[in-house]
Amino acid sequence: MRIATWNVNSLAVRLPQVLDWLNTSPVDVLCLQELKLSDDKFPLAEVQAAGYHAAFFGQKTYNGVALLSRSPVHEVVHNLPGFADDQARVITATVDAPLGDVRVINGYFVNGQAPGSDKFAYKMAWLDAMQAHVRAELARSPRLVLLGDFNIAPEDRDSHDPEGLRDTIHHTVEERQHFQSLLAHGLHDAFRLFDQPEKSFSWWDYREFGFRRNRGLRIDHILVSEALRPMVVACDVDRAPRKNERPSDHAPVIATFHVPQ
DNA sequence: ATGACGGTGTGGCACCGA
Repeated sequence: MRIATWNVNSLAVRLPQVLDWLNTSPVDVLCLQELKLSDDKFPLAEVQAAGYHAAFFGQKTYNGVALLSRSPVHEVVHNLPGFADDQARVITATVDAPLGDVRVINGYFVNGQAPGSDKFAYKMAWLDAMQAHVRAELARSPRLVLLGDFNIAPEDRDSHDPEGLRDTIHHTVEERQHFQSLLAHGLHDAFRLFDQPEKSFSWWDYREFGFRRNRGLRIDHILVSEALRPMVVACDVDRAPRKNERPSDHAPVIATFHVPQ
């Protein structure tokens, strides 16, 4: 079984690439971020024709998340309970996975712009609410995956320039402490369960040939709960879609689970 | 260097992302 996350930076623009990718990489669950479209514009017919169920939570222009699944999706929750937010950033749902029900939290974490800004304060408050959400979900659903665009580079090795970018957005101590707090709930960074090449990233700046020069960040993550950890057999970034004409600035990240007999 | 690049909106550019 495979679960993937991909920030598509406009599903209206990227839908053909998403459908192509699902053809060549038929994952069981695909979580999308930055749809940038309202729910009435969600391409449900195309997604269903590709063989997927879908839960989606969008808005015009910004944000928006969706969960595509080969098997039915239920118990869908929008955004973070108790945290009033006019931005569509989280969708939580249960999927009937081949290895049993799995609770999936798909998040488009706040960018935060710059430390000290209003947007950074919003990022911190949002992260507090996400911590509470994860705690509550984990208490009810031990088999849990938290994935998406975290907008946090957890460690220096997750940045192309950790010295030059020290204490800038994605690299601050506060953001990294939040990432560690998520791990402290008993979640594991699936990517780091395995040996990985140095300078492995999931996002590259559109400008200045960022991808060609591998000037990127690893900010898209798949965290798995303790109960699921023994089943994870691989986690990789698929850089191929970043080579498309008119690509998203993010590449998909895929976690592969072994289903016990 | 507040710029590059790319997406969106109702625009002739500004705002936002990361």
